[in-house]
Amino acid sequence: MAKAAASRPGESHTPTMVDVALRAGVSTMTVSRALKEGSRVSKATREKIMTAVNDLGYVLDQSAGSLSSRKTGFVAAIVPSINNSNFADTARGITDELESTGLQLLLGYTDYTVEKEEQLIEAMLRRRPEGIILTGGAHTDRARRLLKSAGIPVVETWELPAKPIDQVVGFSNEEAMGLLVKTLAKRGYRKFGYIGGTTSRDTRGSQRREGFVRAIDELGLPTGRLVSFGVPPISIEQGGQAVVSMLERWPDTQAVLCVSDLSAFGALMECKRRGMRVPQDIAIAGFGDYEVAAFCHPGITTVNVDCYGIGQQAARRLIQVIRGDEKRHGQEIVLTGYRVVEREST
Amino acid sequence: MAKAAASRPGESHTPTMVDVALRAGVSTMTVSRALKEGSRVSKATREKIMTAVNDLGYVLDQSAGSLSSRKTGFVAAIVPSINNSNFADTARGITDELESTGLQLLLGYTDYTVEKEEQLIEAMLRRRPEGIILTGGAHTDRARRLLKSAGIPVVETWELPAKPIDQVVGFSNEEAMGLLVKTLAKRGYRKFGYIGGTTSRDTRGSQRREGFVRAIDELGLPTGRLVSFGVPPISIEQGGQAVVSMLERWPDTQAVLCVSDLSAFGALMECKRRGMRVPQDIAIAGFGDYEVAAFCHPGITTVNVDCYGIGQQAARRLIQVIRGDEKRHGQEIVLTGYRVVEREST
DNA sequence: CAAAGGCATGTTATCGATACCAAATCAACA
DNA sequence: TGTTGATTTGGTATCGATAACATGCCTTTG
Repeated sequence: MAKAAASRPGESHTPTMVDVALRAGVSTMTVSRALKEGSRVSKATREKIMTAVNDLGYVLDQSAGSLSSRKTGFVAAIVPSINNSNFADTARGITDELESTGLQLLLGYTDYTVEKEEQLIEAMLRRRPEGIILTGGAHTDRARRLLKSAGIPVVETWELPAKPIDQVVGFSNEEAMGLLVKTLAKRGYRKFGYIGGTTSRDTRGSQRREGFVRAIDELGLPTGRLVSFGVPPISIEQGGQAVVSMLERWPDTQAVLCVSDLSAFGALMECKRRGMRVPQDIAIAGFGDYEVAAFCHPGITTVNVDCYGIGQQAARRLIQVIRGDEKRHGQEIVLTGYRVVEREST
Repeated sequence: MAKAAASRPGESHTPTMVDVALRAGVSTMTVSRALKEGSRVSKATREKIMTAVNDLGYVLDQSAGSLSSRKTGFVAAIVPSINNSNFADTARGITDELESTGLQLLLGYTDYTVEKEEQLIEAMLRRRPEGIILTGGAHTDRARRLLKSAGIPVVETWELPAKPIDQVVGFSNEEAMGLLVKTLAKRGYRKFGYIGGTTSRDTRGSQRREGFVRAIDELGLPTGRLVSFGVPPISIEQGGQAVVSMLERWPDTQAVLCVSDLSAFGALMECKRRGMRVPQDIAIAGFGDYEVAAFCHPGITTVNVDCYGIGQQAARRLIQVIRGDEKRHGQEIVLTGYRVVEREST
């Protein structure tokens, strides 16, 4: 039977598949098939349908489609911040990897709090994503429960959680920072300082600090030079303020390691502003290998992390699990690489 | 009648509203009301329902809900790149503004091409967003047609399109760059050079260049010092290479204006690397007021744009139009401010 | 030439929620 | 105590598409 909408051609409304079907003289099922690639529809019919689609300006309604096919075509990803270029790179890696699959990304950011993460997870699960990518391994209990009962693959990234939920794509922030310390110690530096944020909101930041402390301990170097400044993620400006505070308390510090390149850059610029020579008077290193670290003068020694690759691999892993639906793959931990990049600042 | 799913309690499946209704001993309609704030359900009933919801770990299925309510709760936003901190700020402005309304953001990026924009627009329209925010005023014809027939409010941002589709929240890139030229000219600079990308993909970049050329003309200053380097958006590194090329061709250039702060930063660092004094030997200015411009040494003179505010206001405008559904507001153009920020690099 | 099989297309029954209207319950008051 | 009006709850149809199955046509082959 003709739908009311179709029988009132004068009325302007968003066309549905029924309108297309009527116009092309076929059934909605045939239209549905014609619009989904990989299904067999005769060339002539397909052309008729495409003409109708163009004439009407019809656009498929995926909300309706996913209700009956039980596949939404969504993948959710939650990052601490999209203003941080590291996570923006990860988001881009995810999107690029998803592009060819027809999956669409639902992106949200937590501002580094697990409470907001929980809210986001719930909001996104309402959209029935086919998989979800998280940053880090710290989540509220309720968030864990929601994820468990959602029955979809979960990938935690950017860390190696002690108690992973499902899949993991990341690296040890502790070890990475430790490697940086050791690399610089080998170069002769002995009095190391560390600059980071004030709270543990940023779990990756905390892990880096732990890695720093542990490495210093292991090497038997002077300990205790830790400056906490600002709520994570700390900014360029706060990096500058922190290094001032560091030099006031421990004027003989030889090398300052920062939780991120942004704070390292701030520290570097502040030192230059004060007429200090870097690295002769003080060496500075960061973490993350932001573009700015490579091209500022002097270039900043840092730890390069494959941000884009983390996103790519997380998405890839997710797709594998989604595709291989039945024989649900077991948990897997993908280690992504990191490497110390030595530049002129040390 | 009891659904099959509900009658097989042993089977693990994602619970639906029917499951909740059965467990709470009410109808699905009442469950639906209890989960939607602002509807009247007695306290006792609501508690029973909430208990059932928690016991089952039920999460509302919004795809199903939006099909019947004809409201998806989505807003789409398309930006050139999420790795660019200016657009990331805009995205954050949008998200923050949407948060209290319960609308969710569908974010996509075009990599600065209208073709990818067209694809994205179509992909997003399939999700039936209630409104859409675009960057710039350059779109393919098909994209314009799709947007028109979608019948949803559209906000174009970051520019003042000659032929707006609907709403606009932006500023004149041409005028903004012109203001920068005039400000520096007043300070005595006369030989200006301009650094930008090679193609017109980045329409805002093109407009800035035009603004530069026009201002130079109007002031009767030496013209022609234009260096195009790299595919937009040009990077820090390319800014450095471009300034080298500029100085080779026009060694007496006094002030170099760059399409963005990133290229300006690259130019600045390259000059310092070559032992030039900034601004004594050469002045450098950028556009966008990125964080790096404020805190590098010397600080970079630039044009501050209210990126976050653009996002906020675009979202706000969209919400107004969506809310005031019937009496569809007319087209409106919201001008966002910009201002020249003078720092030590000029 | 009839049977078998492949391909194109149609029919019907959902997917999970909400809109709309009807019914039931409750409180208040004459 | 019966009536009125407000509030809470339920029944049913429907949103727009697709899965699953059914049908019909055409080609192939013994």
